[in-house]
Amino acid sequence: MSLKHGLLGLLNYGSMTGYELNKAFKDSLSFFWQAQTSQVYRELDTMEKNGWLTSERIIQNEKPNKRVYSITDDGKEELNKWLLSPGSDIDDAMNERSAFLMRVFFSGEMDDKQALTMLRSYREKCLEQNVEYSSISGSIDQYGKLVNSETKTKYWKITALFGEIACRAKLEWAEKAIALLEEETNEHSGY
Amino acid sequence: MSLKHGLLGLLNYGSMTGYELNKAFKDSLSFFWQAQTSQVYRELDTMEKNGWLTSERIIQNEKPNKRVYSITDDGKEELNKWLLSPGSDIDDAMNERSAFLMRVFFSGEMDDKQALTMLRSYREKCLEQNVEYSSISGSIDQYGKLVNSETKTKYWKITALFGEIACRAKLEWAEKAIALLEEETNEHSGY
DNA sequence: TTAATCATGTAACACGTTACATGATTGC
DNA sequence: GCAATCATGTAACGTGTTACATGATTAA
Repeated sequence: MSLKHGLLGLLNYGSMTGYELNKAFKDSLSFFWQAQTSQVYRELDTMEKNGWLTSERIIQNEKPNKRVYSITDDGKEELNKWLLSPGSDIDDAMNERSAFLMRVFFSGEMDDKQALTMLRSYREKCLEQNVEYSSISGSIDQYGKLVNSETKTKYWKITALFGEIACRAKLEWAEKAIALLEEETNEHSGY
Repeated sequence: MSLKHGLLGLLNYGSMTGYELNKAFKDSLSFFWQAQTSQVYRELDTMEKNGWLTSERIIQNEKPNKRVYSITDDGKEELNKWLLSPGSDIDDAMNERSAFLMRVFFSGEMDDKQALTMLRSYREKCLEQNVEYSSISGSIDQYGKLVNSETKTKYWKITALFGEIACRAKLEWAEKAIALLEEETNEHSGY
């Protein structure tokens, strides 16, 4: 249940509204964990019931009301407990879960052209994402100034590095897969 | 909903019992999609209700009864429809979801030694998995003889190649991350 | 005789997704 | 005046996980 711990981790940097939390999540953790807004609010609810955080409703005239969430001591304890028990999700980290690869696996049922088209648009996506990653290191430094901690940015950059390397690997695979299929289709169509 | 389509894809190779399907799934698709046995049976149930497959109960004296599942024409149609609409999960393929990276992200809250230990055991897992991948190509050929189709094995090998490349990338990242942390801890402890 | 493999599931719960609902403020 | 952003959620459904239950056969 890492969404809860991600939210705890962010609230540990400072109190926020659900809306701000959701934004912070998208700006930082969404590179390796995606969550719907509605899910964030629901999780906050159950976390409050667990006593991991408290919320204070702030009535605003002329503006929509908001609810500011703060981590409690119990929440901090839970966060630490989680951080100190890494065993379980190292195995987890070895598991892929990809509907896309499932498709590739069964692509022998359709013709190679179709598969090639699919792999080419996959490659395009990889290229786009590669570009995005090139600007991340800078924006981490910016965020780091706010939090004022090099220890934190160090780890943030390590996670970003993962994204970068994984992205390059995907691209490499796409190129090779496309090459393999092009080779065959050329032979068979007599180019 | 790719589990359903994965099961359809396997049943399209031939009729099987739930037990055999579950095994086939583990032997082939589990490299990029994991499913619990209980979930497989549940999905088979709803798929039968959808009319994508039929099942025949085979009463056996002296052995537990079994239930053989066969894909229907509606099921084949559904499988094709799915194969021909790749758009949706190319985006999906760009998304990681990793509790492990979430941990790394927040590792600035604990000390570097702890994080190093975690990354080192991650590296070990990568090395182990790397070894596994080296034997896959051979076992795909074996399976391929049963299905008697080079077109199929071609795509199976392409998915296996993904696993291999992704695994190497993970290893590369682990090495770099460890190097980054070792560098710092050495400086600070005065080696 | 004990563990592994064959063979099937149910129930409860946790987590994720989609669709929908409401209404104010700010910038173009 | 219209789109974007602020700000909060509910309801229904779909998918994934965990724990449990049952009982036979085969190989060490």
